Amino acid sequence: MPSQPSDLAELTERPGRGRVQSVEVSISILSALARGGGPMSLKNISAEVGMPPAKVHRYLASFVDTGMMEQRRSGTYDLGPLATEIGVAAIGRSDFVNRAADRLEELVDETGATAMLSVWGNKGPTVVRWQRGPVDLTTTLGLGSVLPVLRSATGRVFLAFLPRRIAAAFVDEWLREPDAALDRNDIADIVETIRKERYAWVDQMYIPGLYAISAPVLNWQEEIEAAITLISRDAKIIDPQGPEIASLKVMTATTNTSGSVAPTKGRGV
Amino acid sequence: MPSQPSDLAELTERPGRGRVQSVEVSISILSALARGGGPMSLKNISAEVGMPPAKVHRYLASFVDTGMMEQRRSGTYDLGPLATEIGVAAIGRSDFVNRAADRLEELVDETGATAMLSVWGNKGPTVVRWQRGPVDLTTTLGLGSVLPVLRSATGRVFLAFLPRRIAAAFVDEWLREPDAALDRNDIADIVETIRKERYAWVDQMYIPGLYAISAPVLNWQEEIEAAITLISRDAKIIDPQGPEIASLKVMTATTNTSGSVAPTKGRGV
DNA sequence: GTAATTAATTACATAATACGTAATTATGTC
DNA sequence: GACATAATTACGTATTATGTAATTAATTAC
Repeated sequence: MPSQPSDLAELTERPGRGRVQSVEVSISILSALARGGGPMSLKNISAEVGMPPAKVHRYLASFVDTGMMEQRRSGTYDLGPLATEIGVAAIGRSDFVNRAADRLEELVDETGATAMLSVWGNKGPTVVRWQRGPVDLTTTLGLGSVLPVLRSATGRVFLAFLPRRIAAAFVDEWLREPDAALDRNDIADIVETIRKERYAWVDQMYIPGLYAISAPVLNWQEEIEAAITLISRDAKIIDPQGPEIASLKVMTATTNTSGSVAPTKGRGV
Repeated sequence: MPSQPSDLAELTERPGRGRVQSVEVSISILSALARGGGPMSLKNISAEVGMPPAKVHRYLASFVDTGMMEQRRSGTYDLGPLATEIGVAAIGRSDFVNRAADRLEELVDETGATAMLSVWGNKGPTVVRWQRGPVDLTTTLGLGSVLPVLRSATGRVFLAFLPRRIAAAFVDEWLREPDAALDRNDIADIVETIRKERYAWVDQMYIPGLYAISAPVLNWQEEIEAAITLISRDAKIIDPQGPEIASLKVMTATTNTSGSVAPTKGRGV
């Protein structure tokens, strides 16, 4: 196999120790076919990946055996049923909203407040799940509602944890309003506090008579994925020492979804 | 490598000539992870496929390098972004999905509702196509969402038309929940009605404020291949006499499947 | 805190397998 | 029916995947 140099010195240093070369080869072939956008001939694929047809053929034959690819009557190759199956599994797992939503019920049970889950839509924080508490809150809020970035607890959480570039645009817009109740320094303070405390609260600011606390669901890179918010008529939920804030923080901290990791040494990281 | 016997006679006869063994090994590992329904530990995977951990580890390391898998902080492995990419490509090439997807547009035009196409993944009905209607619904649903089996119209359609063995598992799980709103008889009634009427509907049950109707796409053997679902804020879509249900039923009844092609000898078949 | 246990990762020598080259077979064209 | 092109198979050699076992990291018990 003509590949890496074979000096004994370099042998131990060369990248890919403890790997399976054939896997990397096979994945590059598979990717080429996936990127191709349709059935491809052996010749095509082999040109695409820069490997001799005879080599590629052996891989393709194996892929066909496993169901990962299939061969058409014309002799061309395409992705097979197994690829679809794995794909469905993969996209199903990226659906963290469903997972987070399940936990909303627990929160409602624990606190008695109404809970909601929001993600960042293109107009701002958007409510995607709504879990009624025992005390009915008649509000105009509901699924699909877009919350204000500065005047709602949810919005402030996104403000604090979203990439600065995105957050800045909303702050600028706010500051342009004539009756802005906050200036740039106020906002910087608020953001800093939220980053430190890991939650935001709001006091009848957005909707009179309602109190809200909100905490971010962060991924392993400290990027915000969503926010979970508790709403109540009862001012006690904004008590920093209260059980509601504790429950909320525990929940969001344990709802992180993926958490992938770079190369490894030892177990995990 | 302890494997096939090495008699010269059998050597030419043994299966897998002209194949790449590592590919078949790697695919069985990948499949195990996909079937697993979530992140798995090395030990788990190795037990599942019946290979020593050290061997499996080398494959996993390669998969992680390629992006086909990722490793979490906990050290467990899961499907990665490349798996999603390839899977989405595969789904997009399925003739069946494409044919159905084309018709999704017609449905949206006819009814004004939002339409979606779901297939059965290993965790339940999984959304693979999403066709927005004129009225924008901001929901949590989207590509990859896994829908609840009992609380969504889509889920109920699968429940009614999936093989009993598979459906039963989901029903049992549901009944184990303490606050299950339905008992076994209710469910039996629902299933029977859906089988007879050939569609299911749901009334703000899964997502407050949203109404949904769903019908199965069956193949020639009366097995369910997919479900097409209409969603709207407007309650009129669940009217049994309404045009929406009629359109949906006509569409699913006329969306059929086809097949592919078997092993090869020589070029193509 | 430290020891004991379990899981993940790496090392190493050996034999099996993937490789390149080249022959062969199938398909399409005139 | 002959020619050209593409796909598939054959074969010997050297690389690489493998099993065994050591090592490192995390978890649990004490």
